[in-house]
Amino acid sequence: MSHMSPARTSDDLRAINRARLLRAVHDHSASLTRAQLTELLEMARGTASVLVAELTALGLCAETPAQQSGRGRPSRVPGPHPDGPVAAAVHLREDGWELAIGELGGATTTLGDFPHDDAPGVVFPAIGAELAACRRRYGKRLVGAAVSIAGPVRDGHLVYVHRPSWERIDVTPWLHRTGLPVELANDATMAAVAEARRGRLRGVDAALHLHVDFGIGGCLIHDGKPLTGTHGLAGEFGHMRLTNGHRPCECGATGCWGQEVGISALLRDHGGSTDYPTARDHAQRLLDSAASGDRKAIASVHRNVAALGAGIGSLVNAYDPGLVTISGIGAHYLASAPEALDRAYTASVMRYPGDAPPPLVAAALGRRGPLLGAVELVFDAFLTAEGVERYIAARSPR
Amino acid sequence: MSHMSPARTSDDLRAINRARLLRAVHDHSASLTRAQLTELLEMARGTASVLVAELTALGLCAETPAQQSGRGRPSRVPGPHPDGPVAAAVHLREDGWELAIGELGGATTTLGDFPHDDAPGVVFPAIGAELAACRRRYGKRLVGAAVSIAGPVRDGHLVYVHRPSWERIDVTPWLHRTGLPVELANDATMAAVAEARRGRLRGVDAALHLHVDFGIGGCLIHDGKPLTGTHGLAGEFGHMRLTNGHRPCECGATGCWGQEVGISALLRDHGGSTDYPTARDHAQRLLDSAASGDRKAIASVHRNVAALGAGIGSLVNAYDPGLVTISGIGAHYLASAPEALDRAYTASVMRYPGDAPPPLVAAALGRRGPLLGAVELVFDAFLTAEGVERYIAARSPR
DNA sequence: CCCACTATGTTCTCGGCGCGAGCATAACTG
DNA sequence: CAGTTATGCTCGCGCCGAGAACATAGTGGG
Repeated sequence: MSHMSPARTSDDLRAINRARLLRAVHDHSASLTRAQLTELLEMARGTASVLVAELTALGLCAETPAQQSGRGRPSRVPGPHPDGPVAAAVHLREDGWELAIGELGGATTTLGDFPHDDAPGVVFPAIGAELAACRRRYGKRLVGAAVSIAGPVRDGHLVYVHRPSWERIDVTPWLHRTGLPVELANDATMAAVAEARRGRLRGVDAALHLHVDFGIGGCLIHDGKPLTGTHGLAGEFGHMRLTNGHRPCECGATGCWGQEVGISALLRDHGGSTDYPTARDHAQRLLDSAASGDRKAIASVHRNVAALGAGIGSLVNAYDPGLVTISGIGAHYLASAPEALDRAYTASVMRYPGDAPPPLVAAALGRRGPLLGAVELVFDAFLTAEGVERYIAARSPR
Repeated sequence: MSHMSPARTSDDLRAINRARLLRAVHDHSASLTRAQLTELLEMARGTASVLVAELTALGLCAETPAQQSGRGRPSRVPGPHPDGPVAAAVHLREDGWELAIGELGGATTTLGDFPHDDAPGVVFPAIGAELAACRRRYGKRLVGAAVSIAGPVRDGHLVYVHRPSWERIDVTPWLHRTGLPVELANDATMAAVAEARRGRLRGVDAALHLHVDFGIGGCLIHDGKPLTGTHGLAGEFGHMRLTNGHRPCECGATGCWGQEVGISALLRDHGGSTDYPTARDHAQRLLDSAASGDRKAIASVHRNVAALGAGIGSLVNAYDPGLVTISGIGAHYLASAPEALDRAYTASVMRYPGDAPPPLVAAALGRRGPLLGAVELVFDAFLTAEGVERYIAARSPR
């Protein structure tokens, strides 16, 4: 069903090539010279010349001299314009939320880090207010905003909160007043996007990213884009029954993988307190104990690692990813117990004759992933023929 | 990473619109009038006029009078040209293989149904020879071929055969001589594609198709296209550990879902023979017994159904599909034991407040799916700007 | 120190494309 | 049978990218 192919008229051609150029600048972190871009995009030099001149005049990009040049006329590097388009990104964590601004090429600047108390009725209005302030500060330069949230988000605006009890909250009223398109998405999804664009999953056509924290979330990447499902709820791998578990889960099912892997499972297994605010510290101490040889801690960690590896094997069978990245406490396991993880993984993955299963590696961006992915999500919507056209139309007085 | 966007030069524009037009004709089963196509593709009437005239002259499509017309000048319906492009499709089943020819719009004609004895060294040369005959018969009209196989296929040409023992066979030598691009893929993947284009999954942006036969295979559909993974091995949902199984599987892992669901599991549970050639008949008798009230048969079927439903719940949590289609014996379960299936399904799917899980429905195309999907796969490669250009270039003497 | 070399940027002409207005056409309608 | 209506066809127009010719700015060998 691809009759909605991007090009139709000769006008569209210009819009498409504008967007292609900006997209290439962004994807290569504003490091390519104009000559390299011309070759990459298979354009005539004249076309690139006109396009860059136009985009510069419109304030969408700016050229700076290339650092090093060889023989020949020195080329220049198109990059972000000082008054060019920017994206607002928020990462809502359990203890606070960070607001940052990203520009063309992916450079981000943190504008603030605000603590919060867990109440959605307070947090989301605060985020909305801060985004509105951004909007006033940056004006039409601000092309959109995205918020990374540790939890399921439906259709980009309905947040499921399970504390104190499961509830679905529509955040539109608080965020719509910003006058901006604000997209909400799961933090694991965002982290996967960041990893696909600027991390270890770059250039991998089919990949799996897993984030292990209190439970497990993740995202499938296909051609650099996240698979979000019909409502953006995809990636709840922690709510699959992958490891013969029998424990009831707060989602209503039993035996969920997330009950066997992650910080909550680790603390429960070890017998420590799983109280929310301090659980992460307890887990860290447990990991430290294991590192210094505590038998009981080691056993708990290994059970967690085994459940992680076994589940990944099933997921690999289902998706055939070229690479699997892991973040959160899972990245720690990858460093501290690689053999145990690999043993459980290879035992549960299909053994095709003559093939090795895809490697498991630590995510490159770690804690920054959800924020950087949010920036990418905003730019994804902007760096299209329509998005760039709209930006130009909104800024030119007629 | 979308700098490889389809449109670059004004020449490309014509190629793209040609492909868009043919794609629309194909996707709507050659039922739209030229006026409807013009509106659908948002073209100027003049543009459509020129394009259709050109494509007709080149032998890519032919117009026939519309059956019914209202007021106004009667429009005509562009459809397959009597000497237009065709696709060869093969469905390799356990007892035989079918060869068919598909034309623009999706109409297929069976050319032959050949029995075979399970030996890859005999079957694939025979398929290759028959495809070569097709090539001679249709000449350059034949734009490609695809073969649906009940089993994993790596990179479109390596077939995994697990009888008598696991082995990887490269079929390229047998199929390359046809002088055609021949794509091999898993039958469940092909069936999912057919379902997405001409069945129940049409227009569903994220969907899951499951085929329950001896075991379980399936495919995720995203925007009408199958998710094949890095090597085309995705969809082996039957080799996930989804239902707390402990049985060793021939894949090397234990507890695979496919050991609990499907014909093999059903017969094993009931105590009947699972011998290969006659197992399907045994299963059918077992289902008949259950339908006529046999307690023991009913119990076996219900255990199978429960394992099916439970696994689907996990998969739905992971992908957030808008709809799930089921074929094979699973479609039978859907008709004969809908409550049991739904009970197991809803017990294992995440219960989000206020949302209903996606419906489970029987696939529309049934046994024809793998063949029709193969036709679609060939046309997918053909109905692009490049594919159509290549076809035109190959047929025009200069 | 200078000038040939080289890679890149700029300019301009040319062929091609889709748009859209105006006209032609072929049914239906009363 | 003439008015109505939806569609097909023709052609001039504006715009786009290709590509050639020319301009330019550093490099590096002599």
